[in-house]
Amino acid sequence: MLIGVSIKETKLKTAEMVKVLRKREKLSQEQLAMRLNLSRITIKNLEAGKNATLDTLFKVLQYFDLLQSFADLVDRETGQQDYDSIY
Amino acid sequence: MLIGVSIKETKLKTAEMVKVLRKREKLSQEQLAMRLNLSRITIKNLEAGKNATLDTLFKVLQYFDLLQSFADLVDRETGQQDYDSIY
DNA sequence: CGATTTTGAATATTATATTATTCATTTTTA
DNA sequence: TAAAAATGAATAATATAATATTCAAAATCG
Repeated sequence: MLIGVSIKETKLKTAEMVKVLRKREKLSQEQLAMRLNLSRITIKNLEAGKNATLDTLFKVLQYFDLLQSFADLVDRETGQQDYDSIY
Repeated sequence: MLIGVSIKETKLKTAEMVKVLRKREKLSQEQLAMRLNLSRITIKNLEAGKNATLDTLFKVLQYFDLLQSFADLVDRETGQQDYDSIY
């Protein structure tokens, strides 16, 4: 028997990912926020695992080249799969 | 040269996916909303490509057994990869 | 076809995500 | 180690996501 990840866990994982990817590119919360037209507080809350909007999540995914991966995951379910995506 | 998907496109893809998966299980918007402790309006807006919250998205992903896939995508970036996930 | 169910849409209200500002603490770096 | 930069956290204000209600149109079904 295998239990999947919870919503809270997923938010914390997402939070950790943002922090890791941001530090990997040596950006401060302020710098990342500016590039995404968000406030530093929004980035800080996202990295703290707080709830957020799809716009905020997708801006981050797009910046770190993960938006296409998410879109692929979505497409796989609807039968769109155009497969040859590089991202 | 390859341009990735846009944020608006991703929201529309997500919207379409929710509608497809919901109909696949022969659920009305109302029934799905009740199972996720959301209002029908929230489901309707999500299926219309409107902005939403992570909680709403994750509830839907969890219901359709896609939350673990998203978590895996996230883990891959942070170096957590415990790989053997079934979902 | 007629009846029922489902869906889209509008309004108004509530809950909360986003923001600006400020300050204390921590981390970085010179 | 001292100075500077970055972060966490609190408050208050604004924007907007979520909700309840209602109604018309569309889809589904007997």
